Order: sequence, then C-alpha cells, then structure tokens
Amino acid sequence: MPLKIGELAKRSGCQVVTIRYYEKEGLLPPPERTDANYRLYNDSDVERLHFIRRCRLHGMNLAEIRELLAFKDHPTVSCAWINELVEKHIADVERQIASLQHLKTHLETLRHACSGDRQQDCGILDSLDHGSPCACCEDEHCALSEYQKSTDAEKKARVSR
Amino acid sequence: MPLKIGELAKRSGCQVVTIRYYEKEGLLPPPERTDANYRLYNDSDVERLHFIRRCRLHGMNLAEIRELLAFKDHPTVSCAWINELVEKHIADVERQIASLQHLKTHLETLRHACSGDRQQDCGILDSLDHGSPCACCEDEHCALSEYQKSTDAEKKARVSR
DNA sequence: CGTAGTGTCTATAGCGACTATAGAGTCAAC
DNA sequence: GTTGACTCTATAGTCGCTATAGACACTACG
Repeated sequence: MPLKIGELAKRSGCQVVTIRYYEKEGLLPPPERTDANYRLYNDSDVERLHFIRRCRLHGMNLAEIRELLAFKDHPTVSCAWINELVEKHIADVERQIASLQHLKTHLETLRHACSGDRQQDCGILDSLDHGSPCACCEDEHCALSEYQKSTDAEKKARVSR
Repeated sequence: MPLKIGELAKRSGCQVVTIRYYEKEGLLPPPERTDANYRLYNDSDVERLHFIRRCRLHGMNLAEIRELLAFKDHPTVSCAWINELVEKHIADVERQIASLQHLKTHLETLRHACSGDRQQDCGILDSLDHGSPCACCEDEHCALSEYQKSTDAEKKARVSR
C-alpha cells in the first residue's frame, strides 16, 4: 500500500518540503500520482529516502549522495572510491574538530578577560580590538585561520534539521 | 594616508567584495571617496574591520557583531551581556565538537565495512542502506541526530574563507 | 448538503555570509 | 595609445533547505 508524502515524511523523519526538494534535485525519482495528483511512494522510495538521510547524517552533500545512488543503481565499477569518500570525510571531520577545539581555547581566554559590569573598557572588547587571540596565532599557520578556510568544505556537507 | 579598498583587503586578509558587503550590511560606515568614486579608508576603518574579522573568527554572526559595534560606539550599559555572549559561544562550540566526535566514530565504523574493489555488495553501501549507524542511535537521543539540529545555530555563525 | 480542518499541489522568495559575473569607468606604466 | 590591474554598481548564484501564498482534495461532523 503506497504512502502519501506526509506519511513518508513521518517515517523518514524529514519534512514534506524536503522530500519534494530531493525529487526536484533528482535524488528521488518522480513518484506515481493519484487521480488528485498526490504523490504516492512505495517501499523502494522509502528505502531510498532512508539511504539519503543516513548519508546526510554522515555529513555528505547532495552531489556525493547523487554519486552514491548512481553507483547503487548501476554498480559498473569498483567501489574503491567509496572508501576514499569516507576517508575524506573522516579527515574533514578531524580538521573541523581540531579547529573548534582551538577556537574554544580562544573563547575561554576571552571569557576571563572581563569581569563584566563595566560601562567602558570592557576587557573582552579590548581583546577583540587589539589582542591577537593567542600566541599561536602570531604566525601564519594559526589553526583559527585554518578554521576559516575549512568551512567552505564544511558548509557543503551540512545537515539542517 | 588613506587606503583604497584593495589595500585594505590585503591588510585585513579578507576580500574586496566582503568589505563592500560589510558596508552594505552597516558594519562599516560609508567611507570617503576619491573624485573617481573610489572608496578611501582611514585608520579607524582598518581597526573596525580587524575587529569584525576577529569576531567572525570567534564564530560570531554579523548580527552579534553589529551589537558589539553599537556597544563600542555608545557604551551606555553594562558589558555583562558580552560575557554571556562569549559563554553562549563556548557552549555552542562544545556542542559542535561533541557532535563531530560522534560523527567521526560513525564514519570510522563505515570505513571498515568494505574492503573496496567490489562491483557489488559494497559493505559501505549496505551499511548506509540498512544498518543503524551505531547502537547509540537506536534510541531517540542519538548525538548524530542532535548534530542535525545543532547545525541551524552553527550555520549562523560560520566564517567562510 | 455545507463547512471546518487537515493535507496536498505548484511556484516563488528567503536564509546567512559571502562569491561570481557582467559591463563600465579609472589609473599607471610602457 | 594601449595594455593590464584596479575599481565601480548591480544582479544572480551558492547550499540545503524553509517559509509563504493561493488553490485544490479529502475526511469528519452537523
């Protein structure tokens, strides 16, 4: 018994609009329709959507998922590249963690820079104004500025809600 | 001696278009102009832009930076809320780190799921198809799905390049 | 039978912080 | 005078959704 889009949304934990969006983006095939033009999904659609959501949870972007789906549909070559994809994501995640940990030490330095309750000469503002965030940031290879650069890749592999 | 926009970009490490964007967004005041309508920046603009970039590096979004700048320009109230802002960012960053570390364990499980070199029955694809990513994700409070939710806030405080 | 409430449809615009592109003007050096 | 680097404005694109508007479909209740 086929599902309407709302039921599929409930089962997959994503929103109705997101399902339609995946269809528009070519990740889900155009489903059958009722006489009233309502979308009808079958078991293979349910599985495909779950696959997509799992991939998103693993930080993959839609282009990568499209590739994986194409391979699933027509596994013509070796899957070695999938290993590489996963390795790449692990490396990405490690880089993000390192950057965030560094960022955290910076923020903690900031936190102790001001006692609060001041109308002027707030130590935090001073620090944001003049201080280099920490000694390591004096040189070119500050992890915090690396963090900036890393976010492009990061942005592309983001899951929201 | 005032700077043209390209020189300011070099000094601040951000791009020309980004500077114009900050002006459009009201973070930088409209600068003076040459007869040829080129923007001219003075020392206080340089400082202000550095302040903005440092804040961005600390993961603050443009709305927060606008608030900080307004306070810097007219420090009429206590700066206690700045401490709160920093605390909030630390908590955010901690949440992001936890989510990413969890994501990493998931990806590492995936990595060992397939030896590669297969045309069919790739273990990684199987795992993405059917497996729940890890035992902890069987219940409702999986950190990985928390990761999904956290990214809204995260997205708002992102620095790219 | 009407109607209220929910679900679905399409199309379009908005989010955040930029980034890219087009087409035109400016300036310095050769 | 012409090449190349720089600047200007205005507009559209990025990513993965999310929100909105206006219309149609379906079900339950009186």
